[in-house]
Amino acid sequence: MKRVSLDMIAKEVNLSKTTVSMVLNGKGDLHKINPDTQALILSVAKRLKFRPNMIARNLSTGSSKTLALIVPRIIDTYYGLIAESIEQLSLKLGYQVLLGTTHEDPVKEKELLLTFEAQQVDGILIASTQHNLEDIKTISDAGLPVVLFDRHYPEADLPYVVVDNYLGAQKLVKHLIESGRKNIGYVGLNLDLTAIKDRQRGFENAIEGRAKDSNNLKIVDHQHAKSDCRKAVEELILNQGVDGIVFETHYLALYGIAKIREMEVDYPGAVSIASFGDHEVFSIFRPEVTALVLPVEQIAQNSIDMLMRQIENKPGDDPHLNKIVEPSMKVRNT
Amino acid sequence: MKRVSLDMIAKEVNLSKTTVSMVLNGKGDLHKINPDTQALILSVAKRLKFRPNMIARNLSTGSSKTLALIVPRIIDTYYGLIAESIEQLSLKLGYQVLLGTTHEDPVKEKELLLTFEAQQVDGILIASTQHNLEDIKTISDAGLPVVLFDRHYPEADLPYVVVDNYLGAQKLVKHLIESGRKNIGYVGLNLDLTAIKDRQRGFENAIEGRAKDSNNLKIVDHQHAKSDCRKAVEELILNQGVDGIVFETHYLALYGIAKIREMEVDYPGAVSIASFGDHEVFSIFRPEVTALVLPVEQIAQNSIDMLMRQIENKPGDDPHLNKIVEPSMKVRNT
DNA sequence: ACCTGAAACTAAATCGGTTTAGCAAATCTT
DNA sequence: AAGATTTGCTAAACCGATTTAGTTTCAGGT
Repeated sequence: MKRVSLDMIAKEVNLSKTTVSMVLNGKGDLHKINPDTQALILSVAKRLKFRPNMIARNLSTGSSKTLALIVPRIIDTYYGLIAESIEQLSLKLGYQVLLGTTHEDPVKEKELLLTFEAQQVDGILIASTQHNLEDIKTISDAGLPVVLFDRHYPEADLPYVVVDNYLGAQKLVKHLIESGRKNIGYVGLNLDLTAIKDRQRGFENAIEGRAKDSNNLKIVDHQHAKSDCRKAVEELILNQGVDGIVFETHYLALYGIAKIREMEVDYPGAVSIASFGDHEVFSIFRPEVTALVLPVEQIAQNSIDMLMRQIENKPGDDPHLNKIVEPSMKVRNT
Repeated sequence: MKRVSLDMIAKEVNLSKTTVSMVLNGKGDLHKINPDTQALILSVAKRLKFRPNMIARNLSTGSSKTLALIVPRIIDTYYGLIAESIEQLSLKLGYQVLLGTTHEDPVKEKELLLTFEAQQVDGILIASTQHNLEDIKTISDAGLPVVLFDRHYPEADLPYVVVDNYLGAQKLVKHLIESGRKNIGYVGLNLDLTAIKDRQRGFENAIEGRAKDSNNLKIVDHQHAKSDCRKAVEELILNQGVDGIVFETHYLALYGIAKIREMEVDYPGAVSIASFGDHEVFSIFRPEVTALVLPVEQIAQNSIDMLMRQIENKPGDDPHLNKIVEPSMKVRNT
């Protein structure tokens, strides 16, 4: 029942555990261990099914070969997709992934950060609530590599990978305008995030008179997103008389579409929509939903790259290689 | 830049690290450490922002306070939901969660198992590909707690939490029959999983003549689920003339619905459907999709409970507390 | 004055690896 | 044949905690 340790192998072959350790780490030749000895150790290790105790190795090397991934929620397919990409990429690089979800709660996020730090992760990838700059700064300053993705702290000097949300909003509005819409509405969230603010700014800036008035921009409470979004859609259509709506996230679009259908307005004839972020069902819905595709693979890849660069190259190394990825329109029928 | 260790605190207060360790672990009173001394240590620890090195602690205690969660894929909302539940529950119990996704690849699964074992996780929760009994058995026999969830190895003596899929299939068929369907089809996957087999058996057993012939049961390749599912639906409707279809998973239902709509048959009038597993959009689609709800919270809770019982009570302790949870119908409009 | 026992604390072993510094024997120089 | 290298290997420190088995000091009992 007891695990096989280096010592046991050493005893078995009558050599020191130093030798065994070196050989099993592939440094046998480097340390000029006799090939025969190496073969012997290797075979015994295999026979005894030796698996190094990573905890011990980690303590000794100071590296845990583990990354922490912190996201708002994992059932959000956007973060789910990023999580899956990151997990795959990490594994290829020999790193495990510890998962944490915040549900937009800064307190939970802080706890996660502290736990992961204590857990000696080698790096942290975080889509932050943007309410924990202090702690993230402290952790980063202490030398633990951090990469912010999807959401960043613009005022801080921390590496990040984000989407160009301002541009994204413009693309969405442009699409609706080009398809002939004259009075465009917007449903967004009351989250205090740069990404969100950028989307709203982008919308306001691109709208160029194609909105009745400022009431065309509806901000709903993220805690009651579903019911509030439905209300917002109703108001936009009934009171504001919009003929097009931009939804700030895929799930707002989902809620909105449900409401629009119930209202039995001519959709997408009288009211056309476009969503920030794609969703697997957007091409299954009839009509298919037009969306702005956020490049999840790119985000994952860039984040991992950025983190690895920090991990492998502790000293400064120009941390200002921030990445702003560009989203692209997937025009469908709405 | 250097982390604060027990030794540093010990030096600071001129005491041994034994004392410091005891106090910081709340065992000060137990070991009769002077209250004043305790207060002093606590305050210094706080001042220096001491965070114990978990790796060192883990090596010493032999426990990593980490659980491994292995699922086929995390973007599948079913597993996503379970993952989120498990993460929340674990955190409350003081455990971190290491995530691994297999994509139904037994080789990847085996790698994950070995890595997690080496990583000294305290327990493993796995929705297995059901092609790694050997390795899972070995790990479990070595004393590492394992709980199989969603998918189990019926022939093996390993604790599991699964859904009653046989019953589920019956409920789905019963619903369609009761709503007047006379010729019911089925679209399933070619996965060699008990859960899948049970669903198919359940369907065949409940159908009681309400199927034209055995061609009403279509099995599609899980690698090309989307295109094959569309073909299957087409055949069921055109060749078999079905008036009802049971889909073996929520995503098959999604693909199927898309195809049905394109075919412009009277839906759900002429062809009614029901899906194994719910999906957030099923209540957004018009018509709303009838589904069999799999109790994810229950699965998560039971799995964690079962794992904790093993972790806390190493000796035998009746491992035969397997749990089979019951799914429930969510009847909507299809 | 001597013994007992509790109070308050500590030295050292331990977990299982990695790594540095160095030793003994064999081989090569010249 | 003496000295210099190389080959092949090992002892012991180290990572930072936990934990066992004591030790010292002092008060109380007789």
